[in-house]
Amino acid sequence: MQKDITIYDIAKQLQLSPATVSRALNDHPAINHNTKAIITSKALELGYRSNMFASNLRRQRTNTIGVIVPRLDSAFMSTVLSGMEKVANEGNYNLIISQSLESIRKEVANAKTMFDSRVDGLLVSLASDTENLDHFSTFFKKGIPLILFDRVMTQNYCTSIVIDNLKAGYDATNHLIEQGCRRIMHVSGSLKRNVYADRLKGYRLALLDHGLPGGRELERANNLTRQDGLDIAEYIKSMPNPPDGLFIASDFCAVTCMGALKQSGFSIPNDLAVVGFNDDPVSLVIDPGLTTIHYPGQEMGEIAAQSLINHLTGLLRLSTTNTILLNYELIVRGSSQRYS
Amino acid sequence: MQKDITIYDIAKQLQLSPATVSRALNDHPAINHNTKAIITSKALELGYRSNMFASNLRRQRTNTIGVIVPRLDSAFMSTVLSGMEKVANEGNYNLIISQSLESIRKEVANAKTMFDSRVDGLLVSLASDTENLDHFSTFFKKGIPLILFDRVMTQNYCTSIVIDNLKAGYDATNHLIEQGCRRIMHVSGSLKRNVYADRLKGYRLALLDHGLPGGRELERANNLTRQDGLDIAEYIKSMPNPPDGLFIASDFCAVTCMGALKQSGFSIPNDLAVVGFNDDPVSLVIDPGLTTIHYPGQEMGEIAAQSLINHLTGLLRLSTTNTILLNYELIVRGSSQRYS
DNA sequence: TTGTACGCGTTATCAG
DNA sequence: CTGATAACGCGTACAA
Repeated sequence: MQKDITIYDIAKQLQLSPATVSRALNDHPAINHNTKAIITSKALELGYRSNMFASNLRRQRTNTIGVIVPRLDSAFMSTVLSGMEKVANEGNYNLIISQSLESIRKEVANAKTMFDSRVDGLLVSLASDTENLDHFSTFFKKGIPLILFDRVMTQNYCTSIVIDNLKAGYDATNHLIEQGCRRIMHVSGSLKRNVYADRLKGYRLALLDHGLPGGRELERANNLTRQDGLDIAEYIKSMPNPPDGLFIASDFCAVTCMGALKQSGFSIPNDLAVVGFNDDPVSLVIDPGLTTIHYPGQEMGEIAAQSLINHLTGLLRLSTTNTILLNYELIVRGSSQRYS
Repeated sequence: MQKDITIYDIAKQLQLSPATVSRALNDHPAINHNTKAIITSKALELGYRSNMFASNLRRQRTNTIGVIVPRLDSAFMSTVLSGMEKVANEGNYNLIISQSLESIRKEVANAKTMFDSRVDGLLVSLASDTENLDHFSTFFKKGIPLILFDRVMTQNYCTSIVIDNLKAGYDATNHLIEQGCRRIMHVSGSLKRNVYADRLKGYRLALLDHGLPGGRELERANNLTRQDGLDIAEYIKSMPNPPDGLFIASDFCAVTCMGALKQSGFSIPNDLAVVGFNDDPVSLVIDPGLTTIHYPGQEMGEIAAQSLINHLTGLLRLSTTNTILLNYELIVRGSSQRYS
């Protein structure tokens, strides 16, 4: 546990001033090439590493980005995080990651921690019961940029990165209609969240456009867990007039529901055509493969992080009302393909 | 973008010295209850937040834990991280997370970043091609604790948290034998990693104990990806004398392999009984359900983080040669159950 | 129980 | 191009 090397040590050994050393190490233009070379080599020799705290304290910024996600243990989120980590790492930023566990209470606490950690910026995907962005007001006040991704809130303070969930919901439903479905059910999650609310809207709109029946009997909202998938299967089996199309806002839930229905003798896609959402790896595991909406988690993470970094470095000053819309793609697989 | 409140501001307003304020805020015993109350309430009123950098700079520690994992986008890893985040958060530590993407090169870079970020401790699961721990020697030298989890390396410098992969591999194989399999194939990952090498050893041992045939034809090592699962299915179909039992060291790979074999007319478990590893959610999606080894990711993360924190706070000084062994569980599902 | 004064390692300013 | 010096905000030895 020996002492750290500082710029003073280097300065002393080289008979230079600490200031010069500091500048050289930061590649300051106004430093002689020679001395710069001498200093960097000496630094290497002594195993010098810059003290981020001193530097942060002095510069009043941290090169750290805070991330708050609903859950870490989700296939989609982990691809998003993977993308963020990649970009952050390349941009010489650290990531502080925390999860709200779908609870506003924890989200508030996380926000506070992030604030106290003095992150340079924040990337957030909202918990399912978050109603407003008040807990981020401290950030807004201090001009710390906040970018929302995936589960966003249409508000005028911050940039959002999303897909067009309404259109995607429409497309998913429309696809079922094209496959001949006439009675289509939709299962969504917390309607406080844009992702689910919009998909539902898209679903309704598609039905409307084609003069198909909808209504409460055909709409369910739950937490999209495994158990919810099983429950939906039970519900469908109990319906006097069961649907011939099913659009579930999450693959994992869709897949378990499908499994249960298959076991009960439903033929998929003939009795019931199914479409999920997310292109979770499981959609390829089930037989037949699950038709789904693919949207690029990795890319969403990369773009979110990159936008934030660009903003921080002043490369690209995002208007605070900006929304970045990513493309999605309907991936048709066996669970919905009646005519090939 | 107004200026931050410091202890000086509080001190001035209260006609006290900054030292007293600092002590009060840190709950120092030698401070009058009254003044303490006055100070904390004033701090709250002014919206004071401690400056971690100044504090870290002063105290020479960061309350930050570094985590390096092979991949963020893995079901298992994300449960582990979830556990770590929970404990770290409760213990007032921040997590800096990065991924090696299974590459030693990136792992080395990550280690350096962590070192420069002056993390108080490190939690690491090794990349698939890591050969030694030399890139962590800087940590050892400075006495910064390093805990390895899941993919560990038996070395005398640091604590490891694992399950008994050999025994688990043995149990998995033994289960297949009990179900009447006589020709059992095993698919593993990088044999540089304990997790795969040990499972393979367990497999071999079980065969040996029961006088069953093994050998190169029945052992495959790959990256356990989706594609690898499909390849294995092809391989099995091409075998003149195909196996009647299959033990794959990762669920996701097992599940895709199973799917492909089913499509080719294999009856599971009758023609071929299958066992996976990890209890990934997908193991419940496939039909029949995949028999697997469950091991507690969340718990592993919690224990890793807690051990590190205990060590840091001096609550529990782990011997550096310690190994913590977690329990695992064989979960029997339809993919291997021939007799019920 | 409280105050004084210094140093943690950098970087920015100003001067040369 | 380089040097001296003053912060950044906090914690703590020492003094009172």
